[in-house]
Amino acid sequence: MSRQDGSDRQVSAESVDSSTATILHVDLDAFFASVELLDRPDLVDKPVVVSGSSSRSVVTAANYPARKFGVRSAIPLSQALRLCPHAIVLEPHREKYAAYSNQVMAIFDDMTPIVERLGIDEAFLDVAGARGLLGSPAEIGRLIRRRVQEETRLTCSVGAASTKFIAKLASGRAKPDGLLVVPAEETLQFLHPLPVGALWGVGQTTEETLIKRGLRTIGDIAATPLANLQRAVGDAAGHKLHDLANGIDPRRVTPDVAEKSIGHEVTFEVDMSDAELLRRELLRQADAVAVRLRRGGWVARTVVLKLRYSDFTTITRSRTIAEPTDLGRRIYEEVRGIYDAVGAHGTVRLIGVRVEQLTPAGGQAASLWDEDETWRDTERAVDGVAERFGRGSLLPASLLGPATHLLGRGKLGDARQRRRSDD
DNA sequence: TCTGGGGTCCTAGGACCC
DNA sequence: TCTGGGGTCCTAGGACCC
Repeated sequence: MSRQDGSDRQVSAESVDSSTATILHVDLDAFFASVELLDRPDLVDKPVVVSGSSSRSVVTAANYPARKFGVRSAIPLSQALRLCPHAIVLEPHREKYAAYSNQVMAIFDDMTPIVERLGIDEAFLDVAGARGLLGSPAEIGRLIRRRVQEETRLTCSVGAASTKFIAKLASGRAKPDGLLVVPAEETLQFLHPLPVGALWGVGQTTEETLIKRGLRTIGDIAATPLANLQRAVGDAAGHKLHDLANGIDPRRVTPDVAEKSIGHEVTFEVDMSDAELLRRELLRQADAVAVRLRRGGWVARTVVLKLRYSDFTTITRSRTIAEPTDLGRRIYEEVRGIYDAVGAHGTVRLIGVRVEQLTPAGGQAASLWDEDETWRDTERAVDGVAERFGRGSLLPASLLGPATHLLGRGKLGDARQRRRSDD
């Protein structure tokens, strides 16, 4: 295996045969922080943290100078500032990240049609079929790194291997701003010395369970009989860990994986006990969820309420409804019913709404004059106008077609107000 | 230390059906 | 009367990932 980084001071990957390493994992370096620093070049050598400003915020991203102080993603901002008191805290700008993300993903799409996005700043690419046109996986990796740098001024790291898991480990090893190729025949010697925590699916809890049994390295896991592993961590997890530790990872790179659930949640700066305000928040979230359902062309059958109390105990309560919906008022009606049934005990730290069991909308063509369907048409029309003319724009009645009749009944006004509150 | 917000997958028990 | 087995759906919680 061979590593190459931005300054080319490491061994060149030139000599390594990467022909078997046809899966690439590409990961943008300290993505949110790097995007913010494009506008603040004066701060590049200073420790910078991207985070909300609430006392309960956690670190969303930290640049490398900040990481030297032990600052990591997901630690509380208060802790980060204790570790690194002179860190500079910047507010996140998610629309900007989405735009850069799209730009980078478009570069990936130029390499191969088989691109699987993983969140906003990572992707797997299957480049087996691109070798004829673009060269070896290592060459494609270098091409990607060059184009990302030239077109966005961001740096990324690339891992190339014969499976997803090894490719992902390799990009992590290459960071920041590097490329690492792990040929198929070197997989096990790369893998086995690593700690068990490096396995995909092993977090803090599982790591402790494994270490308690004397399993410290991935090599130890590979040498443990499957049945023992399954007794320790469960059937599915045991099987997966055993395979991964032996270099077996049959998952293909799959573009366009359909979403399975959509949700919103919020943690209050100060715990909340006012039931009326909590219901209002549920209404806001139900509407936001419904807008995303309609945009995606989905209807949902299961509605989930999530509550986290002051002592951090968290409960979820769900209901499955007979008629799938994409309407905010229907989702709210259900989640409010659940909330009222739970009986608000104690003060609430977090509240959230999620919908599951998504199916494509539009299967059932109900009568236009059916009350619910009319609502749906109205909301669709409002969404459509908002899409074309921007949020909060006035709605020309002529654009609404069959829904216009509602004007006289005041419903359109309601819908428009609800749209505004979405933002 | 005092814990975000977006998700996925797995487990386990009970209901229900054949 | 003391007791099957499998499949599927629903619900709740938890681990994990980015």
